[in-house]
Amino acid sequence: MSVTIKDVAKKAGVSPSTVSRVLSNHPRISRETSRRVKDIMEELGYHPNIMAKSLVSKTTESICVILPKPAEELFLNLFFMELIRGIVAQANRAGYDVLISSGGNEKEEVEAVSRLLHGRRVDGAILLYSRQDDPVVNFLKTHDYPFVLVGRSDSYPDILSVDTDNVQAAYDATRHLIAQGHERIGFVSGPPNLVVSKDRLEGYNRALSDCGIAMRKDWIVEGEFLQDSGYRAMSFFMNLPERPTALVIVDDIVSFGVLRGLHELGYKVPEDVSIISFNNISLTELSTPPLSSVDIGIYNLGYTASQALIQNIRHDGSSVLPNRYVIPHRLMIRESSMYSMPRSL
Amino acid sequence: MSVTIKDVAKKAGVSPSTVSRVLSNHPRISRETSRRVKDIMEELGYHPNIMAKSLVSKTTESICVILPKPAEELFLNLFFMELIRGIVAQANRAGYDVLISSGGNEKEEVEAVSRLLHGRRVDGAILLYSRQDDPVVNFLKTHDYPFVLVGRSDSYPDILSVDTDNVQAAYDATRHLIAQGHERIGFVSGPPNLVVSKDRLEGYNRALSDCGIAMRKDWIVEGEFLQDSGYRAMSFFMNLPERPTALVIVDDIVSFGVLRGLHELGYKVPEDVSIISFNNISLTELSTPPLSSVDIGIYNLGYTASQALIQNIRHDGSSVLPNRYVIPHRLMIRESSMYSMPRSL
DNA sequence: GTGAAAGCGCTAACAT
DNA sequence: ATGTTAGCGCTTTCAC
Repeated sequence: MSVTIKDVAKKAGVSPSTVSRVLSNHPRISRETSRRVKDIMEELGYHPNIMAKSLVSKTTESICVILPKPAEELFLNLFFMELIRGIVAQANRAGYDVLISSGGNEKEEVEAVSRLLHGRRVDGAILLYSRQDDPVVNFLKTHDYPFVLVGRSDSYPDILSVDTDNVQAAYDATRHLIAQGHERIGFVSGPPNLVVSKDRLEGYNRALSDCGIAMRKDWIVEGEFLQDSGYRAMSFFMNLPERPTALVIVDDIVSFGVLRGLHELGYKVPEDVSIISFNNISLTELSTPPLSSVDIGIYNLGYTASQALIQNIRHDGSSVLPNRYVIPHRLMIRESSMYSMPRSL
Repeated sequence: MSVTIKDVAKKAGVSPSTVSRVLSNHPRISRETSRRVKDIMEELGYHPNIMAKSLVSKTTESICVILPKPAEELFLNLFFMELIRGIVAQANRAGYDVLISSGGNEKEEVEAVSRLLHGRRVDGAILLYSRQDDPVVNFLKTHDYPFVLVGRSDSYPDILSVDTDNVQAAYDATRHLIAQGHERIGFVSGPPNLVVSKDRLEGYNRALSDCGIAMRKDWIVEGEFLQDSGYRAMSFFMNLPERPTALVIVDDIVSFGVLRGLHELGYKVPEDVSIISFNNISLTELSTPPLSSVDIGIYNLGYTASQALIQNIRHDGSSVLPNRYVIPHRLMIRESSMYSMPRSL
């Protein structure tokens, strides 16, 4: 079979415990034996059995990330992949492995998480979404397993989470449009039950209010994270007797629909309508015209989530760790909002 | 600590081995004890320790997928996520966990794979790319670990792999354009060192040749998997004294660049130039006009890779398993190629 | 600074 | 049909 700690010990003329100590860089081991043992390891092609180690040490040095059920929405795929990259990069750096799991439905998800955590295959979990009353979260909380939420959930305000300040992000985006001279600004939102839609809408409202611009209900339309939503929103907006001259749009993909709708209706971006949206997926720079977007640092979100989780796993409880991380966002201004409204308005 | 097999055994008044047998549905266990033991498990909240099990059974029921170093190219993110979904879905169905790993460079990649396989943390690996002389492949081959390649590599013809028949796919795409009446068909290729570029170019050539259309070197341009490539290709093509009326494009993202270039130069798609590309990423239907594309079944590619790998891991060697899986592709004809050339040409 | 021994939680002969 | 026993490969007291 494969070479074990005993083989190395025998060949090196030391005891298995010594080899083990060399492995973990135990302080009280002589430079010389350490050197010799390491050479033998190399020579024999020894590799520690991770399972055996983890059986006794009761730690797996792995975390899992739970993918929500099939994300139909395209942007989610880009979003998740970017997130996963960040998670994996940081985890690997910290010596942790990342296990991906997904369930067809909530029940399966809980089963998977339960098997993984209870079965001591992973030390903690990262959740990539926030639902209202999530059985997975409940499970994790009940059993006091370390976990982190990417996103924000009103149901669980005290949970370890990393998130974007969506209120502020929307505020900034709206202020940008106002700074360009716009006063008639509409908002194309996502599903109203999603925290992210709510937050962004709030930021939009605050910006208007701070600038003394009245909010107009008919300039706010709800939809989904699909381009079709944006497309339909345009036939609605552009049929209004009073039309907005600028739009804040909840997501880049929706913007693509908006762009298409506007194009078909014969309006020019940014001259007739300026737009800015969120997430800054790589396609934004490729569209015609390139789309202004709020970069929310997705990779960073994942990286930080992983870091926070691992920190919590390793934490001995002697100090108190933060339980909310806010990843900074940044406006990426491109052509779609680079147009100053004529003063005459 | 947490409840073990012994606790269950004691409470149920049986031996640990009996409990173990219940766990694995051993045939020679009485209906009655099985029932009782299972109840006790439930009652005590018992969960098998996966590490302990895997230490003795010498099987981890996990596989790992190796992400190539940072994929700058956007489409790769979509591609990988879709692939991963397929892999995870099938693996979970088969009772396997999926571990994601990535390395900053080739050396790190080998180290990661080596740690995972030698350390007995996973039973096999999925590689998502094919390089010319890949140290990871060499490692895996040398040590005879089960692994599967998504893609094709000329350097390793005998390796377990799942792939698209890119020659045929390009052949079909080209024939489609020919069927629309085109005879002046150009090809926008990707990096010439990539197998996929080579294969698609070959399919294109074969289709032309089968239809008695002469291949024209100046209508073939190489680039990268970036929209910019497509964009630049257009200024080239459209300055030619004789211009193609249709284009086969190596990837959807490149097509977006082509679309943009054509638009800026004042050409209409599909009337002036018809185009079709590959991969059918979800954005193809959203572009203006919607893009014809060859769907290569990315999810299926992942699903099959996972299936093939697990089959190989479990395989006892008594029969011979296939070592190459070809995932069927399918033309998705949309507006960008829905234009029949006037007879008068 | 190093060794001996016990045991992590489980499975798998070998008994009976 | 079930119990007994012996490890899987490693870490970790406790000695010296």
